[in-house]
Amino acid sequence: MPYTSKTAKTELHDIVSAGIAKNYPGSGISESDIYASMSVPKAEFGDLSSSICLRIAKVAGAKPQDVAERIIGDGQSSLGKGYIKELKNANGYINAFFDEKKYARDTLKSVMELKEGYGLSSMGGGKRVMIEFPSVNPNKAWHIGHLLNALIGDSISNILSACGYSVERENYIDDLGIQVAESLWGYLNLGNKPDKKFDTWLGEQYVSVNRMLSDEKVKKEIDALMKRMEEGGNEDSVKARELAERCVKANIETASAYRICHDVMMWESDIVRTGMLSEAMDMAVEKGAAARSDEGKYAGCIVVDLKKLKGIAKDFDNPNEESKVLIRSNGTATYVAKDLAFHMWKLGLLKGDFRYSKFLDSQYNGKPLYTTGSSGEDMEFGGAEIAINIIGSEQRYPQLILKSMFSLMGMRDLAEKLIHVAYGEISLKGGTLSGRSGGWMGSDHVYTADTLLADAKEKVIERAKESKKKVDAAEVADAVAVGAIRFAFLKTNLEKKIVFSWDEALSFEGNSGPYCMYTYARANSILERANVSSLAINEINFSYAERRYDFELIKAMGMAQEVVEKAAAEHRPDIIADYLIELSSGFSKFYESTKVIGSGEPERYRIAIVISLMQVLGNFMRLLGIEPVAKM
RNA sequence: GGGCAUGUGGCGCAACUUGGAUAGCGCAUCUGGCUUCGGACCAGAUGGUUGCGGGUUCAAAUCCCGUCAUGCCCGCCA
Repeated sequence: MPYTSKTAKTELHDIVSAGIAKNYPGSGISESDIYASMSVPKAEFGDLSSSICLRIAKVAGAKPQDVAERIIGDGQSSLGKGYIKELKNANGYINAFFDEKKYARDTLKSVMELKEGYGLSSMGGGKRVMIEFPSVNPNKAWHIGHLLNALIGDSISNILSACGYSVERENYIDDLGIQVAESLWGYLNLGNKPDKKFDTWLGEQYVSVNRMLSDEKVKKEIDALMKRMEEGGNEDSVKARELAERCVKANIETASAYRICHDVMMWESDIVRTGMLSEAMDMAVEKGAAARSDEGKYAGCIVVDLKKLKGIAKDFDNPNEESKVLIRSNGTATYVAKDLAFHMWKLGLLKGDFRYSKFLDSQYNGKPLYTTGSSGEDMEFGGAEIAINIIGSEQRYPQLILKSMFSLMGMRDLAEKLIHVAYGEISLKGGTLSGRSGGWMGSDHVYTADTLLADAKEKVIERAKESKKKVDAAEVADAVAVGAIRFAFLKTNLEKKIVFSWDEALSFEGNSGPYCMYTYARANSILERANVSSLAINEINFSYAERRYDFELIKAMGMAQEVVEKAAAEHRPDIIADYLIELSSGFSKFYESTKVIGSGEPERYRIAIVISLMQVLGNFMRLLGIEPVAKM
């Protein structure tokens, strides 16, 4: 991993920079060039390295070795003040070696003092971020694709919070969609009674109805239902909302089981009621981003002229269509229009007269969950500086249009603040997860988030029987199962499409959640045996720091802030997952090679490492929603 | 037709944004390690023309051009 402590980087930068200024003025090397040249090499090469001399050699017409020699020579006087105690020239690379005792002391001190705050960053500066996920149609149980979305959103929320952003987690509930209309029709006409978890049952009704859509009469009835739902204020619209709310309640049970939290749910039916849509359309027309079409194919519609988007993205260079419809000729709004209005509200352009009330008093994170509704109080949601949407990459084009609309309205700055975090959709081996076909209900297995968790728990309990320590399997099954699944879903780059494998998601070995949790539990055992839970810094003799596994582990702990900042900047939970493995495997090596209890004089120093490791590992596990347990 | 993404040992992935030392990790396979802080572990071995072809560079998995394969998107659906 190319991370290390920031102060050490600054230190090396200053030395190198001074050396260049003195010996190679005019070489055109900038500050960022120097930082970019740094990397963390293999341990044998040192703790931090710069390849900048290879570049300077070129412009200066000198040998890299000679360049490095001069810079290192001049740098000697700066050594010993900070972390860097020695510089070595290796074929033109400048390799810095830290004073391991000083570095160990500062890092462990920092961890033990800051505790839960260790690794946090203030880069967000309190900026308000509204992040939307998973926005599942409220008529079915979450399948593993929805779960993936929600886990990404929840984890990115945690990461952004850890970086000083003020995060608002929002779930959009499309209770006016065709899917709810179909489920409602089934509920009213099929005569089945709920006999299982409500969302699961409702999803089954939906699939049944879908198979009946070839019947024109059914289709007509559903269309009529949908229209009444949108109009509101009638028996069907009330029924639809009731149904959707029951489903959402069941969905939230799933979310809670996975420790996924939200701050607020925005219902489409409430959005429609606020009159935001017409306000948004008026603004779009006024700002010249959309216009009423009087003739031709789109007569009577409000459309966006796609030609105007030329240059904003390659997608628009040769568009298939000339226009994108916002308002249909019959006066109804398309998805893009609704989305535009909603995002204008998110970014503070529209007033949006929402009423909020509590849906849940307390979630896993201790905070309440609010919902919009016809009654309730005024609250300060929305008006965010940054709006992030967790949406599958198949929706890239509509998301791009949405973003581009802000540019068209002359608000390029807002366009920049609308971020689509795209992820590759998950698929099953030889199968689809398509909602319409009910693909999540495979013939041999039901691929819902609920069944996955149930299977995982079973496996954990089975595995816990073999555990060397006596553990109450039922007690930890929950945490370990969630940890296994969350890690498996979050460990890879979002862009990669995942072909879901049950076995892999439930993997307990190697690069897995349980491996991290196991590491934590082992560390905890040492403290229990030593009967220590905290140490005062002045009780620790850091002269026992060695250049071995102890120092490698301490260096890993020192990376924390850089890691979380990168994960936040790039919206990538997988960076945290990688880091957890780095910490865990670092500790395992230390653990196998180094005796802690009964090691005599170094014991307290080593215990300090164990305490710190647990702290850092725990802090970062929680970013991914993995709860460390003392025993497993 | 156009756009976007992906392609790295048998399998799953990392490193690519910011070019830099021997391409890193896990699974699988083979060898070794529990009377000693938890074997959900550790140590070691086998396995790679980084899809292919050009180019730029002292240096390319990384940048540029071309090409192939796979997936997704391009509606008065949501």
